[in-house]
Amino acid sequence: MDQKVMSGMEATEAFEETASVSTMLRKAGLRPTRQRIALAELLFGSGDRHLTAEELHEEAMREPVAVSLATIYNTLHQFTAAGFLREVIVDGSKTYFDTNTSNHHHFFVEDTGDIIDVPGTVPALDVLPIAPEGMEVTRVDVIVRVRRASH
Amino acid sequence: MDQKVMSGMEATEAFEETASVSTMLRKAGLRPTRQRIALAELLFGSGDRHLTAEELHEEAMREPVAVSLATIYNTLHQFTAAGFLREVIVDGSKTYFDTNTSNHHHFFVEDTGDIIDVPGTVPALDVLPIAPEGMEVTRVDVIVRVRRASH
DNA sequence: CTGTGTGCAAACTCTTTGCATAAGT
DNA sequence: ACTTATGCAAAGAGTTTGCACACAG
Repeated sequence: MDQKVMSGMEATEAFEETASVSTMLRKAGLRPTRQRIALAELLFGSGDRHLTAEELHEEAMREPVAVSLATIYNTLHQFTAAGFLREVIVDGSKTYFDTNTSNHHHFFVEDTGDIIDVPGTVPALDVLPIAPEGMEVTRVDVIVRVRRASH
Repeated sequence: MDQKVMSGMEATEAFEETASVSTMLRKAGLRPTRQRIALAELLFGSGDRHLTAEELHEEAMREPVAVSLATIYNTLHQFTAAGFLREVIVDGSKTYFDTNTSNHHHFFVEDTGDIIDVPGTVPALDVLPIAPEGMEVTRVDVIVRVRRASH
């Protein structure tokens, strides 16, 4: 986005996008600060995304409104608590955040570290065994690890 | 296990256990060192286990043959490469190793960090979608996150 | 103004690595 | 002897934290 004042249609669109993001943040009890608005636009501005904190940080640094890594982490966790994001654990080292919070599962490409949504709803959930006595299921994560076919 | 010399039946059992562990290690191309034998006995001496490096290290420190943390990590990875262990990723921070390498899935108790095997073979695998073009599935991990029932 | 949010740097956890010493065959 | 394994301490990656300053309402 341009740092200069925009005119006409563009300005209106940008205003409306920012306005809706602000509303979303307020509903979650989060002050719509410059940083949070910028991050929300990066995260939710285009389709489903799977990002690490570092990746989001790199994107944010290219924006007019720079955001520190500490704020990236704060924001990712606040957005997760607010239900805007879902944490995906596929790799022992880094944590991925998924902008698609609906019930779905993941391909994890081992060579590249990419995460891809498994399309459609997986019926596996219904088939799974009941939790141990006195326990309730909070979530089921299915990770399909894939690699480039060898032949 | 006692540090003193054992007699009769016990000594024979211990010898045989060590002997079979040594054989197992040799077959995997690993020299049966004191440390690897001690760790193998801790890991495989009693039923299915789910351990982190730290947990195994604590157990190993109580043994007559102490093992450094670096060796714990080396050994866990070598055992995994040899097919004696399977890595389980349920938590972003630490890595668990499972002595049950057969095709099964896991409950993860969020409150305590415990891992429990899901009994039986889960049919979810057959239902899962095909990998993206040019990709082949290496493994499917299913983690059923549970917590103490709230009511 | 008042309280929440942000940024920096330091701290922390888990894991890996380099290299000298020890142990297995 | 010859080679591989071990242990230590240092380094590394990712993430969290404490506190002064900045900003939103």
